Amino acid sequence: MPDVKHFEPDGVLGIAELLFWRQGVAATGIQDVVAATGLSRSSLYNAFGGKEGLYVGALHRYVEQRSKPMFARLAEDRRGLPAIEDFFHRLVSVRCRGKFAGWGCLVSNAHLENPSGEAKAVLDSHQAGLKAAVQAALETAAELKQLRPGLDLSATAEHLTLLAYAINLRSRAGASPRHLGTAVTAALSPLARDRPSPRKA
Amino acid sequence: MPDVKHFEPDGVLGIAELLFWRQGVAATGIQDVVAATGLSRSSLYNAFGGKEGLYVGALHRYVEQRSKPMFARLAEDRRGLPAIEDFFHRLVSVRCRGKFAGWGCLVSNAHLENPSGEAKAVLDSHQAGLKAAVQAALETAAELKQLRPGLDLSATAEHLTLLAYAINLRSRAGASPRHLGTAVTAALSPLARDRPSPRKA
DNA sequence: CTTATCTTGGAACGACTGGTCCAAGTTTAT
DNA sequence: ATAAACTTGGACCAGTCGTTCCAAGATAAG
Repeated sequence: MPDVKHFEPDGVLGIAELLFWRQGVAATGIQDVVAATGLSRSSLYNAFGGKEGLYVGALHRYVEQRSKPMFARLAEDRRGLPAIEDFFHRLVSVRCRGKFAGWGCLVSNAHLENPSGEAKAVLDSHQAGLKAAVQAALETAAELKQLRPGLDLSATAEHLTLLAYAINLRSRAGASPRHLGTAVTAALSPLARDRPSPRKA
Repeated sequence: MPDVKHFEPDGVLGIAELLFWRQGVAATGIQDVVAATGLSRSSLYNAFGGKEGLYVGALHRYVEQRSKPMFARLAEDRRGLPAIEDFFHRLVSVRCRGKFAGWGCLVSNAHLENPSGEAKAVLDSHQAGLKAAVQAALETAAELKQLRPGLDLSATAEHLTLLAYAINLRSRAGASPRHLGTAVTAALSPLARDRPSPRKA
């Protein structure tokens, strides 16, 4: 008997996601979402409960559709160190070039938005997911004898996870992909087994 | 002939700095500053021009009084790698313990506040100042033969600067000082010259 | 003390905030 | 066609935003 929703909730979340991502939550009003989606306030409040629900929904969507695929790709890439390098250079590229350049990462950005309990849980799970993926790749690299002996893989994964967050952060201030890329190289190359000599100046 | 100001501008900036730092700019209203300082709107607008002026003033104050002393201490510490370790562990401690625990860093936080041109300039100068200090300490470490040969000091300084920003960011989500500390160790220990064997598990 | 100049408190501004509400419209099952 | 269940548009709410303005107060030079 009931009427049925006249829109796709996920599509609306996708639009809200872009707004929150680019402008931040505090700077994005419900009115912005109304204008961008063409829906009315009623429909939004009926479907998502309010701004917080909209934000948490967008956050989940971001993690599921944008972060997790990257994590999975990294965790399943069996090449070891090159997989990690690829991950980071892809990350730098997304953050500094193309449509999303200078937007940072919605989850990293959330750290500054005085997140509620529910949102904070997403942050922690995002961090845990990234760390697990990095650690998996490091363990592959260790099996391939690419790493210096004696490395604490868990701590190193923590370290590289932080590096990713920093890239997200600094990209919002317009950091150049070149600088970020050299920093990534500086972070990764000391992890590798000693080679004859790094021909760099 | 003129009347004279009835308050210390720097003291007011100090109070505004704490508000912006803890709650973020967007979440802090002029009303909050009025309440915290006991001044009236007129005095604030007369002295600082508006919210943006207040924020930029607070940002400058933060850099001068909080960041730069840390940078100088690091740059002038002639111990090399231990100086860098000290800097990071002190940073983790400030971010995770005591009055400012969970506040992050006002400048790091600014990355998410859609900073104006003037504010953005402060961010870049902050980054440059930190990188210069880290690089100076690395050069000292190199002179003391503490570093692996072939290290790109500039790129490594860039890398460690990013690590500091990430610590600031994650501390706002309540990251534990233990995790951050082990990440710091994981970042620094591969930079050191090879020792017999790292007795760690 | 007068006077010119600046500061200060506090009221007021319009614009906008997130959120609520209800009548009207739409859909589905009977 | 009827009726129940739900969605939708749009007006509306009180509250807050950053900002402006002006009369009253404070100050220092003459």
